[in-house]
Amino acid sequence: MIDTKQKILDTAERLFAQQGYAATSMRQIISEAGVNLAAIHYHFGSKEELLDGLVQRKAGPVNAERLALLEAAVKAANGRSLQVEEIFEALLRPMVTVASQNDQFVQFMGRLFSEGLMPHVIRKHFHEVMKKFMGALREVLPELPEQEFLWRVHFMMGALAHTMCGAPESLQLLGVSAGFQDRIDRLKRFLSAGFRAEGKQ
Amino acid sequence: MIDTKQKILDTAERLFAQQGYAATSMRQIISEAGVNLAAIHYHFGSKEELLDGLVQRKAGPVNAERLALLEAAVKAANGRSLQVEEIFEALLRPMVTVASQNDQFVQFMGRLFSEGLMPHVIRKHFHEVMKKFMGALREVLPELPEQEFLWRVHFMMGALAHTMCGAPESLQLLGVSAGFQDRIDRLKRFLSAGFRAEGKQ
DNA sequence: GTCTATACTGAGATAGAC
DNA sequence: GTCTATCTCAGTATAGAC
Repeated sequence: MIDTKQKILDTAERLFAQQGYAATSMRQIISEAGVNLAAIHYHFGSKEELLDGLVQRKAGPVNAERLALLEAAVKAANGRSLQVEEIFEALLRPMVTVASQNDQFVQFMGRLFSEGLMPHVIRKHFHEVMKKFMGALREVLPELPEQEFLWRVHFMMGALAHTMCGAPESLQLLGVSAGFQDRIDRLKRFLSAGFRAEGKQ
Repeated sequence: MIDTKQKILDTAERLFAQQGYAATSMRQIISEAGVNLAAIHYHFGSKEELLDGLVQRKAGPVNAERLALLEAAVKAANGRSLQVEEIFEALLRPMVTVASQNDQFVQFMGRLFSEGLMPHVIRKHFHEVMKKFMGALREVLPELPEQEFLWRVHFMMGALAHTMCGAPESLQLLGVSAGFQDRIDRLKRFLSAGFRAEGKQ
């Protein structure tokens, strides 16, 4: 059945989002999905490749929207140089779009980062879009020394990843309420100021 | 033997730094340390508590130096309000101090974050120092709305955690060479500008 | 091609002898 | 304090039914 594959994907997505990747065993997935253990290996090959399939399914649309927004902004600028805020807007806004459709999505993606699964799985799906946005940022900040620029991209990715992490790990900031839309706006202001700061060397 | 406990700690620290926490099995630790498997459970209770002991041993001195530097800066200011740069200096400089003594330290601490072990183990050892520094920052940025301030602290922690991550995961930024001292300076500039940005609401 | 049953290896944890 | 033996559960691999 093609239904089996779907049931596995849906159940895995829900459990990974709720409990995390490491804490979710394949036996729990197949139990709640009502399929056999070996079915996962037949359809995906391994637990990590199951995650990979999940990321592709969820991150694909987000990244597509990111690139579309960036391109639209470039077109709308009509030759004028973009503002860093406009670039971050294109990068961050799609997360709001998807978050409003699926509450668990943000938590799911955030967990992947916080669980350190970035190198093997995430990098692969975000490398392309990151390259594009780094190029756009670089164009707008030509006076920034190369090393300084690269490190700021690094800082940005850390802040971004940490921000996507859901509520569970953010309890310490007692009052951080507000919706996702709000969160994105605050991050945009923070990052824009950080990138605009004068660089050295 | 009290020697057993030390051998376990030293070996675990080395292996965790080199391979990560999850990828290092207790059997590998006891094998290279030349002790018995049950010895870890006798001395520490569990793998996670072994990590906890390690973090305490390594993070304790760093956090002590952080608080000392902050207090010294306040004293030197002599009633004058601190600059955000001075606060970040006190927060970040101790990492350089320790990194110059032990190359593996930074990688070790960074890995803990990137492996998602922050919530249960790290939080406990850094909560105190974070509270102090948040208070100092808040005093210097009184005009910032509370929610905006809290979120910026959140962003900062993400950037900080990601920055401490060693080279292995940072390959993508091909050229990010430079020493740890340099890295800290760049982060200081980035964060200071981010916190100084005008807040909304 | 799809799926089930079952076995294999290695992980962390624990009880009890010495 | 230390060690042996054992337990449970994880991810993985394979043989074979339909």
